[in-house]
Amino acid sequence: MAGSGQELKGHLDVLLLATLAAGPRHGYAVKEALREGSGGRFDLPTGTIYPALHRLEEAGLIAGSWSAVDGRRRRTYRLTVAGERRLHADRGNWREFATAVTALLEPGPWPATS
Amino acid sequence: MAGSGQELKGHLDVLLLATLAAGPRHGYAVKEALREGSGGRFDLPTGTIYPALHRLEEAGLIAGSWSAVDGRRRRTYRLTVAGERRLHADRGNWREFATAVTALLEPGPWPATS
DNA sequence: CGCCCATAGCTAGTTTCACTACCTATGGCC
DNA sequence: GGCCATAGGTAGTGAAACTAGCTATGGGCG
Repeated sequence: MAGSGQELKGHLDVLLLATLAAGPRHGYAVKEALREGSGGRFDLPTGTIYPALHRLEEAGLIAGSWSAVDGRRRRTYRLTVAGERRLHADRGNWREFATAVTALLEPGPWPATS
Repeated sequence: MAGSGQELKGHLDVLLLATLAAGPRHGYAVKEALREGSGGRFDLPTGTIYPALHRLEEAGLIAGSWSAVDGRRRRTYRLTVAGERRLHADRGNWREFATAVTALLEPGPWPATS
């Protein structure tokens, strides 16, 4: 569902980095991996994927290089060392975040109402 | 830590609704409940909390009413029926989302690299 | 008394970021 | 030729959380 909407906000970068952790991919392959790996839940438009990859590249977390396959230009990205560090940190951060939100969503843990 | 940053993006509303599920609270109490309930992880500025509550009220998910305590004006919010429905739906959605992200972050699940 | 802090509410303006909606191009299929 | 899948891209929009301020009360402290 395209409705995956903006809930990804702030968490897209980790997912992209994680996609590349298994080995270099070109942008379109990243998009497909994300879609298949999530059972169709994260079927993001290219207008989301490409700008995000550009951001990550500019931040030095991934590195892209052009290649040509059958007259098709491809930009293949790989994780940099900084990207690996970031991925590691972000994984931990996600676990903390998810644990906190999940705990808060369970009915009852709130301090007294008044 | 203020570093809770923008990772909340898109998930703040559920947390606010969940805070009110335990009973009516005024805005500042919501902020405090969120902070304490998360072990300090979600210590959000009032400039985040109040506009969010206004949004939720405008959306009909919560209802606010003024009262005065010791010359202090307080706006107390409670969940509406629509708000309860939304909270229920959003809880399910969060679980799905969190499961998907967590699965993707584990090394290995990706389809073949090439 | 003057000052700051905690409580309680609010707003204006900025920034970030995913989105919609487009565009270019190749190769295969009908 | 027309269309789809693959592969890359940009411009502009909009939502939402942020920064940085504001008003106000009451209590504690020097």
